[in-house]
Amino acid sequence: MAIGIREIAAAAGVSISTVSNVLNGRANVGEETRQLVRRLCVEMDYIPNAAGKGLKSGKNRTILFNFSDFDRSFYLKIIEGIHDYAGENDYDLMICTTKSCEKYMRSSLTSGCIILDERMKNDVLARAAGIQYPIVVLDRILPHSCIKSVVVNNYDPMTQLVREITARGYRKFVFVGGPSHTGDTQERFAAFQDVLKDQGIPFSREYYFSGDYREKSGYQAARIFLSTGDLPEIFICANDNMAIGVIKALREEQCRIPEDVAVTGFDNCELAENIGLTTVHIPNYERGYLAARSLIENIEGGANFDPVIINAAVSWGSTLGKKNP
Amino acid sequence: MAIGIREIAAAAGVSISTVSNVLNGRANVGEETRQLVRRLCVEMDYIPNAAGKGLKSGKNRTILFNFSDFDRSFYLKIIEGIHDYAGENDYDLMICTTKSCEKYMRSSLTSGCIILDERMKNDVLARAAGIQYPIVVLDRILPHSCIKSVVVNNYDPMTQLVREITARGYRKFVFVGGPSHTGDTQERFAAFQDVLKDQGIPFSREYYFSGDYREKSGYQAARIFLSTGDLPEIFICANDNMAIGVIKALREEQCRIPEDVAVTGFDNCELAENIGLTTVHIPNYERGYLAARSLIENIEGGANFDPVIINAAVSWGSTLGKKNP
DNA sequence: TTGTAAGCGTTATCAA
DNA sequence: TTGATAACGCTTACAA
Repeated sequence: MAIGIREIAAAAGVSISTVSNVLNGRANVGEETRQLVRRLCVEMDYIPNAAGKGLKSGKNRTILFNFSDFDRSFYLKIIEGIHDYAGENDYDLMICTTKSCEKYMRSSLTSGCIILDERMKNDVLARAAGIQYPIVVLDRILPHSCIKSVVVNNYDPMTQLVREITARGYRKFVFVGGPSHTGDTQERFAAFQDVLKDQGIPFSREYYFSGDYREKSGYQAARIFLSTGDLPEIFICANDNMAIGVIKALREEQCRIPEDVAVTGFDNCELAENIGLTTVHIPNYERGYLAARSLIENIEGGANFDPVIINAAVSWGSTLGKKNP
Repeated sequence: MAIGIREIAAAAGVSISTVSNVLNGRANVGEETRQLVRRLCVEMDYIPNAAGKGLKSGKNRTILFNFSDFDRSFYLKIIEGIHDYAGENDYDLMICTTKSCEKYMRSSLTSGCIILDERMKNDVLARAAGIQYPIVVLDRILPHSCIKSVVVNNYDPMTQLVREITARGYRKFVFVGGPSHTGDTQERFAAFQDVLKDQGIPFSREYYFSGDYREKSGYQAARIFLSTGDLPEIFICANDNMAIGVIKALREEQCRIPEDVAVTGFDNCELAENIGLTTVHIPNYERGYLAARSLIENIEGGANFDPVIINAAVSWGSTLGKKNP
C-alpha cells in the first residue's frame, strides 16, 4: 500500500541497500543511479518511515518536549524558543503531554527531552535519563548525572519586590501561593518570608492562601478575605493568573486598586502587561531556547549537567501604590 | 542496554511471544505466568518501544496535532480540547510543528491527524490522507474523500456585527485583514462587504489593510492612518491581536475609544475580554474536542467526512460606541 | 498453555 | 559500485 524503500528499489531496478545509501547521502553510489533514485522518490512521493528508521539506527535528530498545563499561555513562548533552536540546528521537535511522554522518551524516536510538567515524576525521569538520553528539566532542581536543570531565579526578584512593598509602607499581606510542592512557589514564598523576617515584620500563617496557579483560585482567595471583611493592604500572588483572579474579585466589590488594596503577580503574562500589573518578568522564549541548546549540546556529546539559572526582573505596574503612614 | 521484551522473557524463563501476549492482554496465557511477567515488567522497568510496536502492528492509539503559530495563545485551548477527548477515549496525543509533521503522518506511529497550521500544504495532506489515515483540517475547506473540515462560521457573526455597526451610524471604516489567502480572513471580509453592499454603503479598497494576524500589523495599520490624519470612524479587525495593536497605536495618540475611534476584533482572546473589546467569541476548547471526536470516529471505522461548522457569537464590549448623526 | 518463526521498514555489514 | 542478509523490538499466525 504505502510506498517504502522496496517499492522505490523495484521501480529503479536496484536493491534496497542502494536506495538507502542514496537517501543517506553515502558516497558509494553511481551518479546515474543516484539521480534515478532521487527522481523516483519524488515522483512516487516517498517519505521515510520514522519507526523503521529509529528502530534500526537509533539515530534521529529529534527532541521531545513535555507539558500539560493548558492555562499557562506563556508556554507557547517556551515552545517557540525550543522550536527555534531545534530548527536552527536541524533537529525536529515532538511535543507530548505527560501521559504519553514516557513512551516517546524510551523508543528510539527521540534523543533527549525537555520536561516542563510538574506532574512528571522525578523517578520516571531518573530511570529514563542516561548518557545516551540526556534530559533537561525546567523549574525544578533534580540532582542526577544526566539531567540538567534550567530554573528561574525567583528569589532575587521576589526579594526586590517585597522590599519595595515594605518600603512603601505596606504591613498587612495576604500571600497567595501555588501548589505547595512546586519549587517555584516555595522559592517565591521563602523570599517573601525572609524579607519580612529581616525587617522584623510579622506574618501569620492564616494569611497564606494555597492556590493552584489558576485564575479561579486567586478569585476564591480574594472572595474569602472579602467575605470576612478582613482585607489585607496587599495581595502578593505567586503568579499572574491568580493575581488576575484576585483583581476580578476585588473589582466586583468596587475595591479600588491600588488605593484600597494593592496586588502583585509573577510571570508577566500578556494580560498582566496590559492591565498594568506589578509582576516579575520571566524571559520565556529565551528559557526555551536555552533549554533546547543545553539539551542538544549534551546529545551531541557534551556533558554539562550543571544547573542553569535564568534571571527575571520586576516589572513595575500600576497595581502597587504608596501607602501613606 | 535498554530493557526489551526479550530481557523480560529471559528473566521469566518464557518466550517472547508469551510476554507479548501478556502485555496485550490475550487470554492464552496461564495465570501464574501472567502474574510473573507482569511483576517482572514492573520490577525491571519495562516500557514497550513504540517504534517496534507501530512497525509491526500498524496499530497505535495515537493522533497527531499540527500547529506552528506561537502567537495565538488560544491554540492551547484547542490543544486542551483535543487532549481531553483523546484521553477520554484512551488515545495518545502527539503534537508537532509543520516541519516534522509529514514524517509522523506517514510512519505507523499515528492513526490520523488534526491540522491547524495554515502553512501545511493541501497537496501534502491530500497525499497523506486515506481510509487508513483520516485527517481533520481546521479553518479550511478541503474537498477530499478522507479529509474532514472543521471550520468556524465566520460569516454570520461578522454579518451581525457589521449590521449593528452600520445601525449605530458608522460609515467610515478601515478593515484590517489577516493574510489574504486564509479562508478566515476572506470570509470575515466577505461578510463585511456584503452588509455594506446590501445597505448601499460605499467602501473603497484603499481602506483595506492587509495584515498578518499579529499585533504589530494592527499597530502599523493604525499608525499609517494616524500619520495621514485620515482616520476612520471605526477599525474593523479580522482578529483580536491586530485589534489590540490598533488600540495601542490609538492610545499613544490620545485617541479615545470609542468616542474618537471605535475598534472591533475577532477571536475573543483572553486579553480582549479583559479590555472590553467588542469581538466574536469562538469556542476553542470545544473546537478541539470536536475535531478530535470527528477524527477518532473516522479512525475507528466511521466514514463521515462532511464539513462541520462551528458557531461563534458576537461578544459586545466597550470599544464600540454609538455614533450620533 | 507455550514456543517458533516470519515480517513490519529501515540501516549496516560484508561479500560480490 | 552494488546486492544479500542480518539485525532493531515488536506482533502474530501457526506449530507443538
